[in-house]
Amino acid sequence: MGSIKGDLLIYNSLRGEKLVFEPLKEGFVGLYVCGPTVYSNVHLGNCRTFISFDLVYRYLIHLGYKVRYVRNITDVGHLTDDADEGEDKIAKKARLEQLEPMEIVHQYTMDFHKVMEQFNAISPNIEPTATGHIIEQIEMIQAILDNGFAYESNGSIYFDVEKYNETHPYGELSGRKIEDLIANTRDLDGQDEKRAPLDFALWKNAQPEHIMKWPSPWGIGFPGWHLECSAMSTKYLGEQFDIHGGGMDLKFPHHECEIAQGTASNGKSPVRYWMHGNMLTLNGKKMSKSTGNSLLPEELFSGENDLLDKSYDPMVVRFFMMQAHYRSTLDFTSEALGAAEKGYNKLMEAMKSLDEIVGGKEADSGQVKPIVDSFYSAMNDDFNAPVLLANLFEAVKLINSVKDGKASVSTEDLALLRKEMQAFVYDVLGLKAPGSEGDNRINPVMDLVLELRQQARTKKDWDTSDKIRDGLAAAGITVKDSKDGTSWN
RNA sequence: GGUCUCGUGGCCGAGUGGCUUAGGCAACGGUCUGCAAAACCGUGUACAGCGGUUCGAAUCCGCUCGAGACCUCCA
Repeated sequence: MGSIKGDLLIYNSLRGEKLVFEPLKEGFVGLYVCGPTVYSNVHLGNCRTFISFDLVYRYLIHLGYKVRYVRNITDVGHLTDDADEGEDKIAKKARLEQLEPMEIVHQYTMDFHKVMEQFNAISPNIEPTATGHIIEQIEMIQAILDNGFAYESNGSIYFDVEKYNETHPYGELSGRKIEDLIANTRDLDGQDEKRAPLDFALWKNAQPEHIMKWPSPWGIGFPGWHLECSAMSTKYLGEQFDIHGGGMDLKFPHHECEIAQGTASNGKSPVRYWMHGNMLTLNGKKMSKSTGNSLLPEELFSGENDLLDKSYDPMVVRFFMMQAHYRSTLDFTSEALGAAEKGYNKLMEAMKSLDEIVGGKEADSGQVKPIVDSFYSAMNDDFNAPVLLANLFEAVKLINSVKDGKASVSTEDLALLRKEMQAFVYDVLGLKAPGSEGDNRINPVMDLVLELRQQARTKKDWDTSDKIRDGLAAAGITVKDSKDGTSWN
């Protein structure tokens, strides 16, 4: 893109280093992110990854790229565990609740969309489902079979990892050696169909009682765990595309298998830049549905969880996440979230002030340009949102000084600052003012209340004015007096 | 057990060879205010431990301790 803003560096997990981002096609980016398995409500840890890649998506757009962002919905597959060989999470859940599998899928997909909207995450351009792409998956399996990298066994198809490894390095993404993998593979039940323990299923033969199943050249069955992402990314982004994102925990085996499947089916390594978001931890451990160590977004927004002392706006949670780099683990505590809330409020107050302050007539003082440049250098360094925020707070300091009449900026500088700050705070970080809806009726009421308080203050009737202030504070409304009048939020 | 990552001041969290004492929150002093709040100015506290490389290391190497991730569904 030859950007005047400098090169964008992306940490490529495949290479283990930051590299200058060069898209396959000038000006265009293909972005694929592994989406959720919709068998339960997404928890906050899931959300972090999607919010991280929402940031990536937003910044690429800001740089002027035309991005096709694909994020799948996994609505079939993913065996629960080895004891339940042959049963997938969605089918199991359906049986438990006496629901149709698609009913489960729909319910939790709706929940996922709602949560993403609350977090102000932009919807992907395409959100394909695994069940909607059975044909593509069957075609891909056939191609892998034709190329000799898979074999049939009892109506199931397995990927032949050792055969693949003869010509391509299996384990290059996760930094594993196949000998180590073989040495460390556990003895699991129901492995007799496989030639080798490392082999993974591309297609599984379905037992009669299995709920979700489809016809295939190899009999009735269902697609394997890792295949859907390969089939859908290939369909919508091509055999090779720019960026593939996902959580760190998917690196092995899921993404390793994707590389193998893509390469085995069409001879090309499917992804140019692999990006992995790190985990959100709770009590120092990875948030996880299965261990119960997780928080639901809804619990945060309502405050209904023993770990929380109050409720938090989704934007505060988003800000909290933006304060950490996407490749670092982030530990969730109520205390840290409370601190984030204050920082977020400070930033949003400054954004309001930015609209109100006026520039002076003096010449360009040169103080704004370096700040704006620092926004770009932060984000160009592998989407370093925490540094961006630090730089934004430099701008906040300047804005507040101007507001207090202790500094001044030229009209031109102010216009530049407005444009770039709004772009980075709203468009790139995806933040917005909290609770901006539903104020239509309270505004006139507040105007009246504050007018009465002002009258009391004029008469030096502090008892009355403080009673109003304390009463409003109890209702969660903070009153702020300044030379220009009284404001509230 | 194997592979890998991390350990930064009261808290969260950037930085990766020599002034960034990043930033946010909290704390302290001051300005402003009827008093607050907000804002502004100023201040302090740090790189797990030990050893090594180097003119110089939080940053590189080794060891110790601690935490975590993956190896099995997972964002």
